[in-house]
Amino acid sequence: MRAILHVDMDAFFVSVELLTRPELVGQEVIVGHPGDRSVVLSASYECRARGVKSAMPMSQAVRLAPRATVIGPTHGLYSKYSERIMGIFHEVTPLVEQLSVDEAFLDVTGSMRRLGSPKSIGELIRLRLRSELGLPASVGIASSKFVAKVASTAAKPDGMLVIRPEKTLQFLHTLPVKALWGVGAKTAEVLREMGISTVAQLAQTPENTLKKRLGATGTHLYDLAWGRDVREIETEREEKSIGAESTFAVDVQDDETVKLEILRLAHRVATRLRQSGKEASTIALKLRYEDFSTLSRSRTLGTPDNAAGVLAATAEGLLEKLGPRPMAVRLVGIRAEKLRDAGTGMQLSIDPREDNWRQAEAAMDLIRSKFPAGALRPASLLDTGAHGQAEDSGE
DNA sequence: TCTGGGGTCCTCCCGCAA
DNA sequence: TCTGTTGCGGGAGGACCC
Repeated sequence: MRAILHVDMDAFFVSVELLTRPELVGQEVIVGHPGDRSVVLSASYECRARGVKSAMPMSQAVRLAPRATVIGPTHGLYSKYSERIMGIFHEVTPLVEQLSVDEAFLDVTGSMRRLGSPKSIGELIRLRLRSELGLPASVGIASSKFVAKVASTAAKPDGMLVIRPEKTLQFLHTLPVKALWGVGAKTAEVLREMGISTVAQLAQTPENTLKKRLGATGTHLYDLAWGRDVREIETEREEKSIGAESTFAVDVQDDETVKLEILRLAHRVATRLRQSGKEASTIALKLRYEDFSTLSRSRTLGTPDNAAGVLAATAEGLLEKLGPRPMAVRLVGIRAEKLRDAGTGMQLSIDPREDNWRQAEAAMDLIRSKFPAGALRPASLLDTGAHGQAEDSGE
C-alpha cells in the first residue's frame, strides 16, 4: 500500500511576512497589492475568520476586515523559502511532486524503513518546517494523492490528518462536492442543478448520468467520489508555456498604451524564455475589456523564437488583426506556448531587424547578469507608467 | 462587489489532407 | 470527379488550480 503525504503551508505568504514582522503575529494580516484593482493573495487565519479569502477583491476584503494590515507581496522571498521547504522534502524522499511554491506530494512508501510510519514522517516534516524555517504547515496522509490532498485541507490550520484505506469512503462521503479536485464554481452549479451537493450523493449517482452531463469530468469525479485515484508522483514536469499579463490601473482606450505594455510584457516573457533556455513556437495575445469579457488570439511562428522584438511584433500583429477596440482595455497579456529547447533549429530571419533585436537582447541578458535588477531596460520603455509588478518578477 | 497573475488541461470548431 | 469519413493540428475559449 502506497503512503502519500500532501504537505501544504498555512497562509504561506502571510507566514513568511510575519517572520520579519513578529509584532503582527495573531493579528489580521493580508498580503496583496494595496491598489484598488487587486485581489487578496493570502490572508491570516484571524482575517479568514472575518470572511476574507484568497482571490477576493482587495476592496471587499478591506471592508470585511478594516483593521487588517495590508502587506505588499515579496515574491522573491517566497521563492527562497519555497526552495528550502522543497529541500527538506527531498531529504525525506526523492519522490516529491511540487504543485506550487508552497505545497507538494511526497511518496514516502520507500522511506518508512528509515524514518518510521507515515504519521511519524509527517510529524517530522512539520517539526522541521516549524523549527528550521519558523513556518506552519498542514499534512494529509493517505494511499492516494487526491485523498491526501483533501486530508491536508481538512487538517488546516497547522494540523495533520491520516486517512486509512478502510476509512477513505467514510471520510470522503462526509464532504461537499466542492472539496473534490476539479469542482469549481461552474461544475458545482451543474451538480447542484442535478441535486448533488455532497460527495456521497455524487457517488450514488449513476456514472453514465454524470458522463452525459459533464463529459470526461463526470467520469473523473465519479472515480474520485469512490476514492479511486492511481496517479503516480510526477517528480519532473516540463513547463509548457511562459506568460505575463498586467492589469492597467485605469482602463485604456488608446492602442499606443496597449502596444507599449505589450512591448514591456514581451521583454519579461522573452527574458524568462532565455533564462530557461527555451524558445516558443506560438505566441498568444490576451485582452480583457472593461466589461471583463476576455479574448485571446494566437499565431504560430514560422521558426520558434525567444527575442522580445519578435514576441512583441507578433502580439501587435494579432492586436491589429482584431480591428478597432469596441471598448476600453483592462488587461493585456502575452504567453509563449509550444516551447522547445533553444537553439535546436536554425533561426533564419527574413527581416534583418530581427537579428539586431536578438543581438541587443543577448547583450542585455549579459549586462543583467552582472548588474542589479532594473539597471537596464529598452529605451522604448523608459517612459512607461509600468503598472505591472516588475519588482515581483525577479527581473 | 467587482473581480491578479501564473499556469494546466479540456472541449469545440474549423480547415486540410488522406 | 465528387462525396463522405476520419484524423490531425491550429486556434479560441472556458474551467480550474494556487
